[in-house]
Amino acid sequence: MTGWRGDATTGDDPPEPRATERDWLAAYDPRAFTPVAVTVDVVALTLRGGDLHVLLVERAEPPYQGCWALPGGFLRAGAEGLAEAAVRELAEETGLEGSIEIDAALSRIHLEQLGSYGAPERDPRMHVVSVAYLAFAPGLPDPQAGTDAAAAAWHPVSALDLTSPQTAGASADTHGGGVGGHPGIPLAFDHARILADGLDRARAKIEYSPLATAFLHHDFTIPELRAVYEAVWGERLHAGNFHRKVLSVPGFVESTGTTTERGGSRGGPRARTYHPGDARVLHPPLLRPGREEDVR
Amino acid sequence: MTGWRGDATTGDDPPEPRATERDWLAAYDPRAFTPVAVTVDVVALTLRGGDLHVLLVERAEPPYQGCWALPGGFLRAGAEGLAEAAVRELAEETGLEGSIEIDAALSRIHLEQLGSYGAPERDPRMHVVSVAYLAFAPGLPDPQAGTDAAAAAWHPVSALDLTSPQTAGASADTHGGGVGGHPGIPLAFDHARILADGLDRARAKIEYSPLATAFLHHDFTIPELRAVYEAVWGERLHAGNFHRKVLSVPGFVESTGTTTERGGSRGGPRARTYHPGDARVLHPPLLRPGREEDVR
DNA sequence: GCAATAGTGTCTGTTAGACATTATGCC
DNA sequence: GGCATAATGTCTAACAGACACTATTGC
Repeated sequence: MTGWRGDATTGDDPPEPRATERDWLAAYDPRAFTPVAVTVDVVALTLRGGDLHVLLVERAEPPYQGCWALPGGFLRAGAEGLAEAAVRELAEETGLEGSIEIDAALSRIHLEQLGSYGAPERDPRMHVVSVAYLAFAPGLPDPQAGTDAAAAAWHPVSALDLTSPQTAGASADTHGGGVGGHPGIPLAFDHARILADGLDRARAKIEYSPLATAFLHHDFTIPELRAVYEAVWGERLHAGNFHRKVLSVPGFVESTGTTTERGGSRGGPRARTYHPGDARVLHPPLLRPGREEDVR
Repeated sequence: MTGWRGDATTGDDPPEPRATERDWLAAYDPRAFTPVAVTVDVVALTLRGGDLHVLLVERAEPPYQGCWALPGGFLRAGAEGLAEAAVRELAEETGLEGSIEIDAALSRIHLEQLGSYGAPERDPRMHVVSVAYLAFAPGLPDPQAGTDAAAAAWHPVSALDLTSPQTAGASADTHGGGVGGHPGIPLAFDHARILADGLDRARAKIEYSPLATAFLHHDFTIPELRAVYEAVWGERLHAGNFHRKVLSVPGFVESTGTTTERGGSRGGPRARTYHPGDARVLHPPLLRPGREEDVR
């Protein structure tokens, strides 16, 4: 089972300069020398009931049978790019394709590349390089029964209790040993680390980009936007200062001129509605509070 | 030549749920179904004579014969991780391995993952997914003759005249068509975009991290550190304010208690020397000037 | 009415950046 | 001496965050 490990590349190197080695290798039939698989995994985050959730699928077969894992699958070689594969896997494994309003929700999804994970031993079957993507989605329903989603569900990230952000949040190029075994739900492969990296990215990203609006539907209120920040950052924010700060950032939100139909569930005036502006970055940014202690 | 394109994955899907498809596929011999190659390319940046340089190698064979390209090569399947491969390729293709002081310089190199590029048509030979790494290196000598470096050289990035940062600086998941054909030196494959992404990352990274010190040797002066920022950002900085700002960031630099042997080449007092502190992030950050115009 | 919330006003400590100043060393 | 530079000091406008306040709605 180890015979496939790098024989063609580590065996008999030609005496030519190595700068042309890749060309030399490329002249060969790809099947003969590159036993590496490429998968695409997605960290899909959404807000459900005020809490941050991540989409997981339960593995039905070994390895890691019975473990939950990030949705993903093999790249279709020659037929799709990385981002395409991520969108396809997300739609397939959520079972959230087809209906009109769900397509509308999917079309609002923000997708960005998170990083690649390629330690040789991260998959016991073979050397698998996984390209991870991070997705922000507005509130999506549960994966529908009868499709791939039979073994898929949204999980609140607070219940997952991942390894501490200090260690798990390291850059993607230093993923050595620890496959995540944490108290709550054990994740397959190194998906605990990928998820932790995704959460770190999300928490940092909404500081400098307007992507928090990707968690909301087209029209939203400032308190709803504040709820996104509070859910992602996991801490309460000052309502008044947040409101003024958001409106002071040019291009972050744009007023629709209308208000909500009703006030809050526990009273209060009706909030004005906004939709995302045309800013791609936030100037000035919305910085997380309580970070003045030096992170070393 | 197109027969390898995704036959096994797009052909006859079994009727089982797709959630187990990857397991089903994994039971096969990897060589039989995954004609995808994984390469690792490195955007290696260094400072030479006050200007930012990038390491490029000249391709001796098609495709893109005669073009310059980022150093890189195929991942040795089963034998190394992604970061390992990046270090190996960098050492091999620079020809900068062996000597004591060069090893010391290489050991100070900062390496981080930049992103992955996997459009099906980015390599005319086959579907190649490239994992790009970004490296910050202190001043390195020219690649030595007689090694792989015969066709390798440092190029000032100012002479490359890449496509505008607005378009090229988009996230790594939106690399559709344009392989970079720009006035100066044409780069192979989509390496112009990778390089542009790397430069954007570098310019943003030194705002919030102390990695600018990775361009310098162990002991450096504040004016030398300012020269790094000026070279990477491409604009002059106010010497006095920069000095005070750097010293006000806890853990950024640490005084050595000594000064340089001589003053500047054009006079002035001898500068105090510092070495990198233990901070991993800069609080507060050193923000680029002149960015208050909203970038949309 | 009561409580909770939306939205605005005010104040204060901190900071970024422009500018000035002094000391030092090369030519 | 002339000049460029290292390093520090001073001033001001802007900003973040704490706090207070009013208006509006659900119960």
